[in-house]
Amino acid sequence: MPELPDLTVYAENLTKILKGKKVKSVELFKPQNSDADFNKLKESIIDQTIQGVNRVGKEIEFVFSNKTKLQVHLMLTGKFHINKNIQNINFKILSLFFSEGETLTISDPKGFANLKLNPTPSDVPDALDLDESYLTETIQEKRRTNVKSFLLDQKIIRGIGNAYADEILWHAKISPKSVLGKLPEKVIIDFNNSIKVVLLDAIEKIKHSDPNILSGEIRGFLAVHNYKRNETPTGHKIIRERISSKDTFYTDEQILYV
Amino acid sequence: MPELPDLTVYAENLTKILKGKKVKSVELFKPQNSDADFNKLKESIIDQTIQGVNRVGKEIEFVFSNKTKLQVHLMLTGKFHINKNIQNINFKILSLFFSEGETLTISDPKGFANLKLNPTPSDVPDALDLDESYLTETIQEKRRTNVKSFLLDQKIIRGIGNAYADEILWHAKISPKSVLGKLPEKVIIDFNNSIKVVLLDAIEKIKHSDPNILSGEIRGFLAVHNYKRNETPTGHKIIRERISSKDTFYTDEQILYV
DNA sequence: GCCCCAAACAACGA
DNA sequence: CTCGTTGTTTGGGG
Repeated sequence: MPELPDLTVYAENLTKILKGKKVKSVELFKPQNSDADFNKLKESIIDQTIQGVNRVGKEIEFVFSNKTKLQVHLMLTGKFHINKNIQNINFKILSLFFSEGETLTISDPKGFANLKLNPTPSDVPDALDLDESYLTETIQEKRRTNVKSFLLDQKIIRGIGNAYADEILWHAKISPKSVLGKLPEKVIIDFNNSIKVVLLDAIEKIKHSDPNILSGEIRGFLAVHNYKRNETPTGHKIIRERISSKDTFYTDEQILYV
Repeated sequence: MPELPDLTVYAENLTKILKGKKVKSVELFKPQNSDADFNKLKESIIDQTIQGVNRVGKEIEFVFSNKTKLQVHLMLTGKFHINKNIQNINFKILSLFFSEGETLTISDPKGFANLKLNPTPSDVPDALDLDESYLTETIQEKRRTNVKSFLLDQKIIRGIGNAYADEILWHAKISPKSVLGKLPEKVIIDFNNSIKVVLLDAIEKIKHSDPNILSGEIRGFLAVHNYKRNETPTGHKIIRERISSKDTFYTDEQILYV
């Protein structure tokens, strides 16, 4: 499933396509997957124009001219479709039809993708807005936690999923089996840095590789969480193992702090 | 440590010794282990006579003529002493001195045994008062829970500890690794029956083996949770394993429902 | 592979 | 091997 870098590019591309477009009508195919009922949803967005589309954590947020926000979480298998005949889309969740002719549809074969209307803003920082003091503090609080679980915990940092957790840990040269409390201070500095470098770099690579991407993931460039590779770019054999209940890729370049 | 059957016999024996005796004075050696302070305690029981001594769950309850109830939980290593010179008792928690000459002392080398004065009555049924509908309902609610954890959960059933949990499961021919939700209805009937049969039978055996017991446990007759045995009375090899974080004894006679 | 929740598990103190 | 609390991990279900 898409993670933060893919989602960031989706949001930019959705903005390009939909900004300024006015919602003419709405179809909600799976009301159970929306926290607001159909009437409330229509009332909030019909005749409103899209001001922009953002990524927040792992969700895509549509902002309307009346400040309504609609957040979409694609979960494992959700997808956006633009200007596709909805007859040809299976497992539809929601469609928005715009006055200018565009159609946006969200679908999910597993049926878990969901919608939130005007959710209360989270106070958990996004992975791209972390500052080192927050990182140092929460590492101190969670000192007994496994470093990979920490990266994946959306209540601590929003946006990182399984693949990029591995990429970040590889970049920071920290073993995914490490325990937070044992990370030396200077390693935390690298760690903080790696989070940003890995994610921002991935965003650029995805844009370069597929400038108009709206669904699916680009993963070929990943250094370690990559089913196509046997070794990292630095020539170390990739080890694949279940760690913290997640399929994890790492190498012996990564130092184990326990 | 003593479990329900031992404690039941202790209570009977304490009743025999102390019923009708009047509290002349009190010494509270470890006030931290009492939820009521010394003055409150004295005020409640001095000059009162003991009406009876009961077992409730894993606690021994002294009932006084003014309806005051004093509950004692022996925890792992607590003990009752009757008419022993308190000079010779280490790790004392509480002593009651009776006008008729008797002395009751509670001690605990680990220091965890504790006293509750007039506790609010629990609405969790005692293991000896279970009815099948309660059992069926809670099994339904907890259908994903391990059967041994269930028996040991004092918030569900009061009084069963590690040893008798094994005995009950062996008697009911249920593997301790079973999951509640998978027990067939007729097995639940046996299960309910085994709880009573095993506990009541143990009470009789303990009385027979040591009619005046006031501390320590009689365990030699246990069929499966028994360090002295290699096989059960039915000739099946006893398997010893840690299950649900507890040292567990069972055999292949016991059916695994998962 | 997502998130949520319940249950299990570990560590600590009393 | 007691109980309670807290924090973390695991497994199932949506």
